[in-house]
Amino acid sequence: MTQVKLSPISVPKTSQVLAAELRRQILGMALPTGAPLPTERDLVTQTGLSRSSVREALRILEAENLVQTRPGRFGGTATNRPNDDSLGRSISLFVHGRGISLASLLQAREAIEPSLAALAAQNRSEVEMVLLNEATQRVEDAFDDVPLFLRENVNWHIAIASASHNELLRAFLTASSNLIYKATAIDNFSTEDVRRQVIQAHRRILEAIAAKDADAARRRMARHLAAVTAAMLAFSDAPLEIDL
Amino acid sequence: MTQVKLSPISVPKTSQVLAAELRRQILGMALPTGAPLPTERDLVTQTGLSRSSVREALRILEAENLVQTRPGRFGGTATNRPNDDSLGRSISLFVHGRGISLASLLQAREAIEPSLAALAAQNRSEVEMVLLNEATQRVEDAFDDVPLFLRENVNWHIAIASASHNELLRAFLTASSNLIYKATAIDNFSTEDVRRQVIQAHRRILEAIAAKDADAARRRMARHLAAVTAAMLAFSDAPLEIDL
DNA sequence: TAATTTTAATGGTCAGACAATTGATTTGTT
DNA sequence: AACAAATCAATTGTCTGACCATTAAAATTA
Repeated sequence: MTQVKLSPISVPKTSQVLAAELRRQILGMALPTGAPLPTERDLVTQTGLSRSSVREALRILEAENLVQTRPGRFGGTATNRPNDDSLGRSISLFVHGRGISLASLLQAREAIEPSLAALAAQNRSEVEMVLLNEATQRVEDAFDDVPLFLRENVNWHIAIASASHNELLRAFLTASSNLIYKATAIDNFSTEDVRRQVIQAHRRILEAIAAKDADAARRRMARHLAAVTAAMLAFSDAPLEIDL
Repeated sequence: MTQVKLSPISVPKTSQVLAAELRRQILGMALPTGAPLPTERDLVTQTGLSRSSVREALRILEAENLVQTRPGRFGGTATNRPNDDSLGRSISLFVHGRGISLASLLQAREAIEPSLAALAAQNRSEVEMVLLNEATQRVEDAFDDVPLFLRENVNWHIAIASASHNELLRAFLTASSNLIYKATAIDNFSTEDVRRQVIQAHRRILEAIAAKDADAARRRMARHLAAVTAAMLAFSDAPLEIDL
């Protein structure tokens, strides 16, 4: 008699099974954004599960930003493409949940953004060049309004990332920048002198991107970030604020 | 009579409100991993909500990897720290949901990992140096077993990332590497010649890290990745496989 | 035609019941 | 006393059915 052998059996919850199946279908057939899913009651009849289980499955998919639900007649659940924000939320949870330091965030930005500047110099389109110039101008216009200056500065970095034509890196950078912004918006480390230097660095980086000089863009971005990082770390050593 | 003015009022769902409150408490007081939450029925009595709402809130937090739930007596819900895997899942959803190309993934890795190698050279401890040597050896030992070689190769990259002492960048790279692995594990682009070059590159990178030569580590990693990336792109141009 | 009311379909919430699971506790057996 | 088996209690998992809230189309009215 041969022995029956079994590996440990995990018993997933019905909500997880249903969520997995719906997730597979949503991602698998790459449904266009907004494509409707069956109504909750239809899912109940189709699957033979209870409405509670169906709803818990939908809450999971909603937390993953794969669907969006609206009440009311002609409401219902529709597919949803993950975007920078949804990934940003997960990154924020990771950062706060693990107590990642501001220093680490700044390090991450220094690792990623020079390459983004180089890619932007390579891949930028003409309209993106216009957008970059506008973003640069908005930062300069906000010189005397420090909070606005800081916000526009974040937008400037995101504009660079967008011009890189790499959605994943852009999402990484957007999340990092937003977290750095939230952590430093309170401390006004941004003196008039720092702001002047920031503006000049932005201009020189944009020149390199305009000239499609990837190496120069990378180099100048790296130097810019090193300077800003040093200024920030000198100023603030507090743990990250929590804000969701 | 002055007019009453109102901005648009959004009516969040009770499950979302409860999830947000619990999330705030979990992250805010930085509860240690495994700290128990009240039982579902306790939450019902404490909040005055129905059990369905409580459970939907818990499913949201579970999807965010902030809690873990176990059935049975002395089971219940306990806090959970997000880890590389939970962030990796979100990144995977983002990549598949947006149809990010293998080329973009490789680009992201090329952007991130040279900096990780440089940081590893700076920050590595002695025990991490041992681990890195072991990881390198395991890759070499798997020379004749291509699937194992590819898996051990991923582990090697993750070991580098771990030695960098930057959890966020490590999570980014781990996710990217795993996705690249899954996308290329099918296509056996890895000829004997490629594998030989990989091993040699690994050795030279490890030398730089051992010598704490950050610049050399960065440079060699960049060249290594450029070579591997070119080999992969020459071979495969298919869209990413879906696998959750 | 325009404003208003009605209506029906849908998600949101609740209450209550029972099943399944799990690990401690108790009981039984040697 | 030691080990095995049965029991128990607390907890999550699932189901059922009801009713509420929301929404936009459809019908009605001015």
